[in-house]
Amino acid sequence: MTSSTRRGRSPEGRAEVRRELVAAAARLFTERGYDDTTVDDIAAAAGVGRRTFFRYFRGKEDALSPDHERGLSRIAEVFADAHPDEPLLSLALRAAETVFDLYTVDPEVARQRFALVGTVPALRDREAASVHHYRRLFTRELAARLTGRPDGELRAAVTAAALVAAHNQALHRWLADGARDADLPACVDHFRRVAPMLPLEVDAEPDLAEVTRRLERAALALERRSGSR
Amino acid sequence: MTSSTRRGRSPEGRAEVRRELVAAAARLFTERGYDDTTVDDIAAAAGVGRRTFFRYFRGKEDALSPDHERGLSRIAEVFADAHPDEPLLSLALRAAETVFDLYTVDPEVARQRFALVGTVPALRDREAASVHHYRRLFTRELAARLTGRPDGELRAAVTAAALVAAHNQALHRWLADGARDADLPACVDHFRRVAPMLPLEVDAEPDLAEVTRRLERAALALERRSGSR
DNA sequence: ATCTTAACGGCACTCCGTGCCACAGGGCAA
DNA sequence: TTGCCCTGTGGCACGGAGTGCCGTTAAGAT
Repeated sequence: MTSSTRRGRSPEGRAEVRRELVAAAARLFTERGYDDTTVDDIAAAAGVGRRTFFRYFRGKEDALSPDHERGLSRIAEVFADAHPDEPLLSLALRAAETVFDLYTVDPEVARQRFALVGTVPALRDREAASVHHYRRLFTRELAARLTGRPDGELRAAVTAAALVAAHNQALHRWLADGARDADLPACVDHFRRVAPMLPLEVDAEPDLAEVTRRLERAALALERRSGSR
Repeated sequence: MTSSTRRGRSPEGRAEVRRELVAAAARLFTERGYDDTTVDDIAAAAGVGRRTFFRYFRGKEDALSPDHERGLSRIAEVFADAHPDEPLLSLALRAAETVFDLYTVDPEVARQRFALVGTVPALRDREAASVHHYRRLFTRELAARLTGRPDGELRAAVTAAALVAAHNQALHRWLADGARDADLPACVDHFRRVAPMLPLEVDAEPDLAEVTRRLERAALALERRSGSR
């Protein structure tokens, strides 16, 4: 069942090799640690040559979270397939929630990755770059739908950043709490609380500042009232 | 003026060596490209040994933006030195604006770095990680000041993300426009437009949703009024 | 059975980053 | 001055990442 069996590719042989590499990488990373695991180790554990590893992944880091590209595609699909009349807030929330699926299909793997990413600096930076790509995609899609609106680009950037931040906060909380399937609804609910904080529905031109000042005064009054009780 | 002059350190010799390394790195990166410049090249251009380079920088990437740590310290200072009664919105804006100083003290260097970061994937990822650190710091400081408030952590995360996003958007726009000193005030003004989008002053307990609905109604009314003119 | 195709393994190479060590040169004390 | 300590330095060697190249080998087509 080693290399000789697999020489030359079989129809689904590539997918199998890939899975074995991912599994070997995850196992070795958690057992020995990321830095103490070489690419040779991973390849050997998967029963392939070192050179082959680099035909499946761009580098050592990619073996841990190989679904990044697919995640970006999924989000792009959500935006592309959306009905043009769907409110932007609804669309944005839906798009962000699709990312949960990618992270929660296999809670055990998610926990493993979470622990690893939290420990190893190199993986932490990679995660940051990955999140950055998601944020960029959201920003682009939102900006395209806010062209011409007042502060369209700024609101797109802010909304995208807020969405991604809220998503990650909810996800990290869920992961740190044990990544139970039963807690997933609460996790998504927590994420949805970001909705009122998004500068999306406030589309009226006149001036945001005036409305905000009014809001501040109201808040101040409410605070005084609640503070005196 | 080469190595023999500098053997053994002089009082400000270390700072001088560091400057020479940074200058050499920036020059070579822009002339030959990042990937075609080796650490040996940089060290040789600065008149030091390869080994010495790694005593001044953690790696090749650090030679381009060596001020990251200092930037984090500056922001931490702003938060630490702030008057406890300063409104959170004011504090957050002040903290974010201090980052501008770091990027705008030398517009020419900033432009150079901007072009490089936009081109080279490795530097792009590094930049993302760097931004991530800023965002984390903001999140932590804001969360500490929002403990106990409704959705405190979430609002801290969202506000931090929004601030950083708005800052970067304004900065990138300024850089892409030519990084003129004269345009700096406009750049900061653009950034400040993020203020009304921050879920910061809505501190009253009752419920965010109710206030938001009110805000929406007000906005709608304003929109109707301005749309009919 | 033969040909074509494509994935594989191995080799060699460059470069990054680090541990180790010998050395140079300034400061200090006798 | 002489000898010693201390610190920054350069050179060397090593391990590991990632890449180009090429011979090999098995699967599928004819």
